[in-house]
Formats: sequence, C-alpha cells, structure tokens
Amino acid sequence: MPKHSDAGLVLQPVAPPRNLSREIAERIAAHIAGAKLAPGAKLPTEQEMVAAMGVSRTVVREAVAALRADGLVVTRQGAGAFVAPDADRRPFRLALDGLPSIAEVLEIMELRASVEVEAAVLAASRGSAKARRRIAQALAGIDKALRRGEAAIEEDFAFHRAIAAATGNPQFPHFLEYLGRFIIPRQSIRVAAHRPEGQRAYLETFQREHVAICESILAGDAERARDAMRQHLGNSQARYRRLAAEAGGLAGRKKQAYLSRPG
Amino acid sequence: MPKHSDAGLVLQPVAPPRNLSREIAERIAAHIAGAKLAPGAKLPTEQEMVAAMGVSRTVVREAVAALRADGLVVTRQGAGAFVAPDADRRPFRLALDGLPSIAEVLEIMELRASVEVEAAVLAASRGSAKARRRIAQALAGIDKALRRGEAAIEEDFAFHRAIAAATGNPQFPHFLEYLGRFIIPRQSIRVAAHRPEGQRAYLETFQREHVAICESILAGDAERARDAMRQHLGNSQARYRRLAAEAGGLAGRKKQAYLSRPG
DNA sequence: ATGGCAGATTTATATGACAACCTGACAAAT
DNA sequence: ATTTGTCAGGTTGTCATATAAATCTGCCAT
Repeated sequence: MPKHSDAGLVLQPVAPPRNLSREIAERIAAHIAGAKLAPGAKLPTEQEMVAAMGVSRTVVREAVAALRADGLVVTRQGAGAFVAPDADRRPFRLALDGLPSIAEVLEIMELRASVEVEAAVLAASRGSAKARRRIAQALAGIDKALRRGEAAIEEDFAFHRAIAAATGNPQFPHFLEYLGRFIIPRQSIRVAAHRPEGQRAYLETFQREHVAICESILAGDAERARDAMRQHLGNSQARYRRLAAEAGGLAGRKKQAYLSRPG
Repeated sequence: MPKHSDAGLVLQPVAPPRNLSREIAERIAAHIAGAKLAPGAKLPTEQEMVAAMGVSRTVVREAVAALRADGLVVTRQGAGAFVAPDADRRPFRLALDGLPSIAEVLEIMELRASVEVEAAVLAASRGSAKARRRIAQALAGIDKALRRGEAAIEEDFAFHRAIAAATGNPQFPHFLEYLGRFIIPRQSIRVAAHRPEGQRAYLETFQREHVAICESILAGDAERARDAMRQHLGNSQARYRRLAAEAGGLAGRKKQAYLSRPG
C-alpha cells in the first residue's frame, strides 16, 4: 500500500511561504551572532537596514519586533536598537523540526524522567503537608476516572504535576508543564486508538505504580519514591516504544506523527 | 542610613516605556487564551483590530509579528491570521522576573542537578567510547586550566556538557546549555570576586569530585556516577548558598543581582 | 456536480509624514 | 569648575494611504 504511506509526505505542511519579515529577522539575528555583537551593542538604524537590504521600513520594523519578542534586542525610542543585555538567555525550545518523531518523543520522555525522578525525591523529603494532600487527591482523581472507564490522561498529568509542585521549586512544575505538551497528546491518541483490549490491564498496572509513588512520598521515603518513579516512567517509555514499533510497522517510519494529528 | 537604602528604589530602571505594540500583542495573546480559541481558529482581521482597539495598522501588524515569532499565531496572506496548530508548544522560559535572584538561581541549580544526575547515569550506562574519551579530555582541560591558576569556569562547563552529550540524547546538552546561561555568569563572578584565599581549596575539592564522576562513567558504573554527580552538584549548591549568605549580608537582599552586573 | 472566472476580502509590502525621544554640543547660570 | 538650560540633529514610535499578492466566495457555463 504505497499510496497510504506516501500520504504523510504529501500532506506535509506546505513550505513556510517566503516571508520577507522572517527572512530579514533571521538575517539580523545571524548578523548579531556572526559579528559577535556584544550585549548592549547598537544595531544599524532602520534607515541603514532599509538601504542595505533593499526592503521597506515596514519589513525591517516587523523583523525587529519579532526579535524584540524573542528577547534578542531591545529598542529605545530616539536612541536606537541594541542587543539585549541578556541576549544569551533566549527562550528554550526543544530542538525539534516540526512535530516530534517517535525517537524525539522518547528523548523528551527521557528528559522528563530525569526531572520527575528528582521531583519525587524532593517531594518525599521536603514536600509540605498540603502539597502531599494534593498528591493523594490527584491519585484519587485518577481512580475515579478509571472507574468511569476513562483513560484518565488529564488526571494522570495532574498527578505528576502535583508531585512537581510538592518540590516547592516552581521551576519543576513549570518545566514539566512545558514538556507535557509535547508528550501527552500523541501518547494518549496512540494508546486510546490502539489495543482497546489490553488497555485495561495497562491502566491498572499504571495505577499500581502511581499508588507506590504516592505512598512513598507520603511516607517521606525519598529512596523508595525515586525508585518507584523511575520504574513507572521506565515502563511508560517501554510501552510507548512497543506501541511505536507496532504502529511504525504499519504506517511508516519517520514523520508519520503528522498522521495522528487531530483536526 | 535610610537615605542610601532608598536610593536603590529611586534609581531603579524606569518602567519599560508604554509601548503600544507590546501592549496590543499581550492583549491579543490574552484574547486567544481567554476566549479559548482553539488551534486553527481565525483571529479578527487587521482592520477589525484597528477599529476595535483604536490603533494604527502598523501597531497591529507589529504585534502580530511578535506573536508569530513566538509561535502563537500563523498568518496566511489573503486568508487571515490563525491560532497556530501547536500554540500550546510555546517556547519555554524560566519563570523569572528580570535577572534571577539568589533563590531563583538555587531553584535553577536544583533543576539542573536533576537533569545532570540522570545524564551521568545514562553516560555511564550507554555512552559511546568516543563520548567517554571526550569527557576525559574535558577533565584534563580543567586540570590544565587549574595549573595555569585560572578558575576554569569555561572548562568546567565543557566537562558537564561532555557528560550530557554522552547520553546520546541531544535534548540533554541542549537543555543544559540553556540552564547554564542563567547560572554560570553570576556564579563565576561571585566566586572570583570573593574569597581569593579559600578559592584554591575549593577548586581542588571540585576537581576531586570531577575525577570521581569521570572515573565512574568511564568504568560504566552508573550507580557510582549518579552518587558522584549528585554529591558534586549538592556541594556546588551549598557553596553558592554560603557565598550568597555572605554577600547578602553586605550588599542587601533581593534584587542585588543587578549590582554585580558588568558594564 | 464540476471547473473556471470575476470580484471581494485579506495580508504583505512600500512610502511619506509627524510625534516622541535621545544624544551631544554649546551657552548660561550658579 | 560644575551644573543647568536650550537647541539641533538623529532615531524609533505611530499614523495614514496606496499598491501587490494571495486567498476566498459566489456565480456561471459546461
């Protein structure tokens, strides 16, 4: 069935339309990086850019606006545009080209695991009473959803978020939230779509792992919490790997993630 | 001395000048989030925004350009502006207001530690021969710098980067690189500025820890690598905490990071 | 029904103008 | 000698208008 496997490539999002603003923005960014302009250095004036690059002021201004949104430059009316003092602190994006492939999802899951394992340790060793209570509540929420026959995707994420919050370090839930947006949708779709028969057993296994994590955190047993979380996420990765192998054999390899895209 | 302590507030950098583009951009973003516009939903046309918000087209366009750079919206000529299909995957920024305070630096160090500890495990358990060789080289680089009497800040970072690279998961070095930009400069400044006398002993202790990490990774001992890295970063945090307490007693508390800003 | 064409709509780009603001220099005042 | 006031030129911020290019919509002929 070559027709179906090609569809993933044919339906690829169209090449980003040639866009002067974007092009100029990238060129300016390259100029900053290339000329090694130190933070605080002044950029060419708009007029100079207009003259040098042969575009209108509108384009230059939109390009600079984009760079400003990115935090790479700051502008001061009447003075000029300057390389931002913290230009080396640009926002972090996962290094992905388009939607993540299976291998990339696994990479992200691994990164997530490293953070969550430590989060479990910190939650167990210093989580507040209130934070621990929230973890238990989230666990009960999963239970309830499972009894309703649901996959409890959202509740599962809430459980992990509660653990991250219990570290008392806001960077943990913040970063986990970010990673979750890359992992959750695809994973849930796959799981829900495939294997409607074995799903029940999987979910129950998962919930047992959740219980083990929750109990060790509530007991303040950091070592056990670490091991439980590590095993839980390790199993999660293994399951995704297995599903990916099955689905991959059917639909194709690399960019097939596009096919499971909703809407 | 009330006069001097007040000066810090009066001379604070002025509030970012009211900027229509930024304001409109934030309002549009809020509108998207508030109205719960689903990915793919169409935004009001430029003319509608101009009419509704009472600003010029230039402002609206620059605002949209900023949102486009952020990945929140995509525009199609002739069609309109739409909420990006992956609007929920906006770039990750550490949740900081301005330059990180001492507490925030410690938060980031903790997040970094969680990633690096796991990176050491993965490097020890599956790092390639070439990657391990690079780690050893980086360690030798620190040694050389120390013998030159330098603080070996850059070499230290290269060592940790080599370990992250040895995981084979590119997300690890990528994320570490990002976090490093927040931690390294401040830490190095503080360390170099203060305590010129005890520095030597500190650096030698650190290098011993580095050796332990490197040896366990080269030996493929994941458990030992994990413990060594955990202890190393724990000591690093403790040292920063101590320095911050000393410096904090002198110069003030919260936003004093600004004071140690170069240029 | 299907395809194509014309007109309307919308974004992309260009251009000119003015306002707000910054910088540096010089004069004036203390 | 230092500070303060003033001014001219340059730069970004905003506005307004016009044209080009892409897209959408509805009608029409086949």
